[in-house]
Amino acid sequence: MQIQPRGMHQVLTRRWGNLPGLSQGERDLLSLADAKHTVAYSPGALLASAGAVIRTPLVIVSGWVCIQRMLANGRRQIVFLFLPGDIIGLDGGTSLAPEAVVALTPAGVAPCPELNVIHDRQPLFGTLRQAVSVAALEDRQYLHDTIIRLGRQVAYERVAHFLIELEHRLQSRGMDVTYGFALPVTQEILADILGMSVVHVNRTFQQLRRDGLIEARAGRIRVLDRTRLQAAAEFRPPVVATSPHA
Amino acid sequence: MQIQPRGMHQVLTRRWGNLPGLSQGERDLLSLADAKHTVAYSPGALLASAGAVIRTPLVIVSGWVCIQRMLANGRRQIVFLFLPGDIIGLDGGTSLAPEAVVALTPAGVAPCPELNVIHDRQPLFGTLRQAVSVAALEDRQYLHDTIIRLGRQVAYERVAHFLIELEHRLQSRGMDVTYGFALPVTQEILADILGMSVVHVNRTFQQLRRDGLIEARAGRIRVLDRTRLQAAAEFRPPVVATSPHA
DNA sequence: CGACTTCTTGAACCGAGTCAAGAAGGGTGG
DNA sequence: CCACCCTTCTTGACTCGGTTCAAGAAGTCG
Repeated sequence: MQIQPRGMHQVLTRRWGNLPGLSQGERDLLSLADAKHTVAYSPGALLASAGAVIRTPLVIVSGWVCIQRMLANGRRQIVFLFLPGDIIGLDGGTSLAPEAVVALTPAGVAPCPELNVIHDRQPLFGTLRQAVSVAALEDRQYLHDTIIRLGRQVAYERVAHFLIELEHRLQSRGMDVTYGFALPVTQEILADILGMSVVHVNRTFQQLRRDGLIEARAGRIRVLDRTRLQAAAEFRPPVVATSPHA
Repeated sequence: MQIQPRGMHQVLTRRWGNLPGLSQGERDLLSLADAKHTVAYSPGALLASAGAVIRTPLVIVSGWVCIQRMLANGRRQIVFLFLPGDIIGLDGGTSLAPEAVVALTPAGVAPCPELNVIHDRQPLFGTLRQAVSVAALEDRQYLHDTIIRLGRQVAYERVAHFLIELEHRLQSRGMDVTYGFALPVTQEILADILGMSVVHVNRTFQQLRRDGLIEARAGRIRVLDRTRLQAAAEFRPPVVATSPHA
């Protein structure tokens, strides 16, 4: 773990900088958070061990981070995936029970106490607070999607669903995905996300490739036939309607 | 749907009435909420359709209610289960995207605007507010547990895990489970909770019975060998450590 | 250029799904 | 109170999606 004194990532500004109705103070807060020092983790590094409490929201600046749980026999399930621009511990003071937060790739993470919504004397309000609440709801929606995937979809649908969701999430963080996007993890990690064996992940990806739905090589994915991929996935992007009084 | 003018359920008082540090005002609020009129739903009834927004928290007074999602081919996955004493829409103004809220058994539900935590001018504070936040975190923890179950556990473990979790949840709502507890749903519903086929749910329950882990008859479950059941389940009760500044 | 990790492929196996049909409940009306 | 119907449960036989095991190929890094 090593601290890097740079503030060039801009993930929060890229995510929320263009929100309509953002005040100057809120814009400043985003810049402030984006300028925070970043802690670097290497793949496999523990950001928070099982049972730890996350008191300060952590902004993912780069890389993939996850919440994972180990079972007997060395089985592992990745419960939630954090991508650059995502925030760990939005709900403030969350205990993680038996789950650990682990870096899946080299990752940069910036602690941002300012983003704590549940905090008693709340520094967040207005448009930005609403955005953070929506982000938390979206995250919960992705948990639901994961349950659908694991509970009622077969391997082919599962992978399709995951890829579509991934593309959607990256895009909503301001990333250009028209020429594909990076999939910077091993098939073993994908297996632990998708609840399948490594071998079958491999075979399913090949099937999707042979069917002409995607192009996959060198850690990158490109969607070739979005219509059919979306049909196989039955993916519906999370629609978070905001409460009128929020 | 029919409104019943009775306030004898006391689910909230039973759940939180004994919280240490509860003020008289908070105790009054609980009684007030418990005295609310209850809306009765029959099995299969829709409490909120897919895409609807839940603006007012709904307290489950009796029966089982769930968040479910339908897929093509008539497949269904139950994403979350609400038991008596649980509250729907704690996060305030949640859109449900493609999921619907449905009654699984005859159910009584009471709308309680007072319990809205995220609401802008917050009526909730202090001990009770903290309790509601913890409840929301616990609910999220159950989502995580569901992901573990569906992603990395085989049928036998899945059923064991579900039963232990259920017993734990009922107990934490002040229900006496020493002589077993009710399982008021069909095996088809269990299948949609557990992500398996009806036939296999049936066979797995029988296996658990033959192994002497549980006793199951007439819609009731009794845990006979908690040690072995817990071992099979790898269940760990949600430990929600509260943030010190909350 | 090794040495290690990751990917790929084949073959055998098995957990769980599907299909089908009969048994057991549970409610309703005669 | 019984007969009937419909839902739910149970069981057997077959099928299949996915895992496991194993070994070779392709990357990747020092």
